[in-house]
Amino acid sequence: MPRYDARRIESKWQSYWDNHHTFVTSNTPPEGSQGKLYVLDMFPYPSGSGLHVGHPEGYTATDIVCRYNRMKDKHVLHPMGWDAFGLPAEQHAINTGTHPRETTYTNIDTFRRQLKMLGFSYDWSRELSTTDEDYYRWTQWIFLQLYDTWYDPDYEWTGLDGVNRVGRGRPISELPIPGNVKGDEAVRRYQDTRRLAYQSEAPVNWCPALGTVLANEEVTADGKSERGDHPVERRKLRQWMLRITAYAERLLGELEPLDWSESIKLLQRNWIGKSIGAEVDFYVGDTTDPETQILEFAPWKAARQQVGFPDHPGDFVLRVYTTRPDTLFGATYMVVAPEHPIVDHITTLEQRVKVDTYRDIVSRKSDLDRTDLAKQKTGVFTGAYAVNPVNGKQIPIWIADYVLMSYGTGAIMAVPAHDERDWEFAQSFKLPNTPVVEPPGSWIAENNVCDTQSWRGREEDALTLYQELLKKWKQEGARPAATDKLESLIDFSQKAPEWMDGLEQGLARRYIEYPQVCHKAFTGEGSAINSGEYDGLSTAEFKRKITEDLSAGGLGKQATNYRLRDWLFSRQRYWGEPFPIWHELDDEGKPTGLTRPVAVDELPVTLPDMEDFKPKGTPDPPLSWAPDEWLYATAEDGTRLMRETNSMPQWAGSCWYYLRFADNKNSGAFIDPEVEKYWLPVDLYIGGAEHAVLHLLYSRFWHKVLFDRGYVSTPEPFQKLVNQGMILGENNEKMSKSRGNVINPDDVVTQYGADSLRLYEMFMGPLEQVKPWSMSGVEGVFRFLGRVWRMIVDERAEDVTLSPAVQDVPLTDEQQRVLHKTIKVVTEDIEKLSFNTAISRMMEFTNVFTQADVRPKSAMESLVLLLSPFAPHLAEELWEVLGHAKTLAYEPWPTHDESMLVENEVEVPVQVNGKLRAKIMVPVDANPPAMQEIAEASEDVQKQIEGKQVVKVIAVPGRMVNFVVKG
RNA sequence: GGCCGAGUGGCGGAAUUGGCAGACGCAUCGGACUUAAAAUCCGAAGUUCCGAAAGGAGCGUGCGGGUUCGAGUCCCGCCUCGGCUACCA
Repeated sequence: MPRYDARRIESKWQSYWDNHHTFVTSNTPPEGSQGKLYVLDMFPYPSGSGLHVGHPEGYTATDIVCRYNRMKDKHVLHPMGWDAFGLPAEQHAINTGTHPRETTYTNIDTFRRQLKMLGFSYDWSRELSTTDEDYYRWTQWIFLQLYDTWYDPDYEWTGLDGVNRVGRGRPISELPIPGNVKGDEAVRRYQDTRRLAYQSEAPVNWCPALGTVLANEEVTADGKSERGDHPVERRKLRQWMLRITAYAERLLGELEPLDWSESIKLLQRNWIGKSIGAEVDFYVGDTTDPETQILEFAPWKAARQQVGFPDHPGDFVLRVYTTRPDTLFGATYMVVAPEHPIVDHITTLEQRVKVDTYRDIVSRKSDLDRTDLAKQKTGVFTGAYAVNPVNGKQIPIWIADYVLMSYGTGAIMAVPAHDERDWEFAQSFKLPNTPVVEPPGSWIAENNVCDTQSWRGREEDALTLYQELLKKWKQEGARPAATDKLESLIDFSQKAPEWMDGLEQGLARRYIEYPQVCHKAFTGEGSAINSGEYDGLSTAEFKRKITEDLSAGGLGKQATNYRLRDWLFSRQRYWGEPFPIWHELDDEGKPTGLTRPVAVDELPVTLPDMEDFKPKGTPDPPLSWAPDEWLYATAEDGTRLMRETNSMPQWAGSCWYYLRFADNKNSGAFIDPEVEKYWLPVDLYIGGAEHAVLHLLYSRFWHKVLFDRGYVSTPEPFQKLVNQGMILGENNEKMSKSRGNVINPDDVVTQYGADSLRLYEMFMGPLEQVKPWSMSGVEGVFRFLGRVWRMIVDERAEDVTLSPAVQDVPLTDEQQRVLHKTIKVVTEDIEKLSFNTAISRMMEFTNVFTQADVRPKSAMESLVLLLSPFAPHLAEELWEVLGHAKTLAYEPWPTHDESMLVENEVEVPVQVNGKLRAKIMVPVDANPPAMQEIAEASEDVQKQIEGKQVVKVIAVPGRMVNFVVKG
């Protein structure tokens, strides 16, 4: 009585694949290869809780693609490894004293066992862990490349991909040294300011509970640590940074041609956040006397005309960045970030205390407090004024923490009439408001700028005018809030037509004259008002013109900014890659600020053995209490050296693992150039959307640096990217221990087998969609697999043998059609990653063939092959039952014959006035008149059109017929 | 607040891209097999109304409009849910 016994079958074939090295892939293409295919999963962090049902979703999808393509003679690279550095293992060490290495390797064993249990066709000989010394040796090596590189934005060159580019990462030795930089040490310090890996004293997120600083992305929106939910505050610390901003333009532009979903590309674009605007200089001067200042302004402006726009504005000029230079005439005050250095120079005596107090409060605020939108905007007047370069008006300078030092120039001109934040601030502090862009009348109406009372006494035919306006606004797609208002005005003016004016013009005039009646800022585009000679220009024209004019006067220039910030690359942790960097010490043992790289042949810098990982409550990293023999050395030139004691963040290892998989045993290079050229780029990369921004951006950045330095041949690492959707619990909520809705893959496999788990995860719905788990759904696919089993295997026999119903007979026409349709659709669906519909198709096939008393063996073989990427264990077993001696992993994929699909007649619907009234059989190739004739001959149709006038007949061959009738 | 995605039976979902809405599966109900159950197999079913029945009529893809011979699919406006994001000038 051999029933479908998943457990027996699955362990049998898993050992078969292992023993026969079925999926071990060589770096040279096999004979008859149809080309390479690199299919990659986002490798997991091996957590202590083991595999989650979310993992096998993407992993099954890629496995199907791989198994399918092997059968199509593709040379497939499909590796797996571990992103194994990271906080949890270290936290565990702190709590239990178990070394992170031990925890990590135990967890990896669990993950490997679980993945093998699911029958994924990885080439396990390529397995790697980011924590392997042999791996992080090369992570350190790549870091040294970053350290050794500066970005030259003007360099024209041709990459290994044959494309011409402007801008390249070049060796630091090629950095031009300005003439005023003299002496060896000065040169080194100058170089240090240009490296892609550099040190900086930066305010960082210090988390006292974790005893570490965190990257912005590790802090939640409400200012808590992502791990552990502890409070986070700001502190200034020496940090390693990576100059990813140098690559912003490349990261943006080279995203375009990639085969990624538009929404992920958009996410990356928004993250990079490019904006084009202008930098403008406002004269401040060295005086607190407004009259003196205004006297100085004219000569300053004249001088600027001569010398042009300088690189640095100097201490007494305030440089702002704006994307709306067209609103320059509407600037009614200035705001600088509290940390802005100019504050020290300009603050007046009277304001000094207030300013200092404010700066002090702000400096202790966490990012949370600073960005809390619920709160009112805060700020303090500095007592100083700046002179608007376009009209010589003196406007007050404030400091406020809604302006960030880290973006643009750290200073803005505030235009409350046309910027929401400035509007709010101006409201709070009763600052003036000058509109300089005329909004459409409908916008003004919608925002309650006018009250009807004010139009009393103006005579005109308001009714007609309003009706015309209403029509116009509706055509323009004005919001109901505006049109409704107008409608009520029409209603009103019908009763009292005499006091209405031309509303649209009136509204605008009203807006110009009394901006304060408006209840919000107009941030759209329009035409210029209150802007002197520029009045009447459209926003776009104005921007162009004034940028030109400012530029000509040496008062401003076009500027581009990115939201993207440099990447904070150091952590105060033990369980991460050590930096391959020495700090030079002076005679007193203090760091001189000069660094030198660890020699490449001395890599890796391994982690010292340590027992004590507990943070000491200071920002000192655990490595700072490593043994002296690790920590210190003396260079050949006699200089005392101390190691960098920060470690790299978890992102480091995952930035380049896809490269190492191609050549994981190479001890002479991180990857062999020939191997790189063969396998890269990754053809399909599947993983969760949570990595849509950071991991992918960081990886792309490293890849581009390696590309610029000539180590890789493609500018992008991942050609096609797909994000699988999250799997929710049965209650439609996110799976979590606290909700008690976590599904453990081990349990599912024990009960139903790996094939059922795989099949179910693919059957649930579209790969990219969020979808809830359902245990009875698993039951359903399990039953399907049982049906397939019984379709082929004789259940009543003692041993596993072929069912007597399966015979070497030809297929009936109907069976041919079903078979070939199934082959066609399953093949297409796999190509589209539409696995749920592929499975439905195979179910339909099975429903048809199980009903046949005699089942053609050839059809059974085809189905087994089609099913094999989805349920490989069962398929292998059935393949054996069907009389084959070796694995089906490399059997040719079935092909369909289009001629087998054609039917002579098809049923098409007949509609009357678009409503389904009858169905008729027509020859497939019937033309419209023929179809109409057949339709008209049908009794049902005649009943419907009897006594009515047929106005028109639409017939779509093979599709439908529609009679349009009257009467 | 901004951006992205999604709303189709009791449930997960399908629908050749404008042409028979609800494939396939789950749950449900009925039947067969069985002493009985499990397993398995066969069958029914969007919904309302009319009819004893066969059958028929209407309504149906979040809501309201529009385009079209024809709309789940296209256009306009709105609502709800989910994800990401957070003052970027």
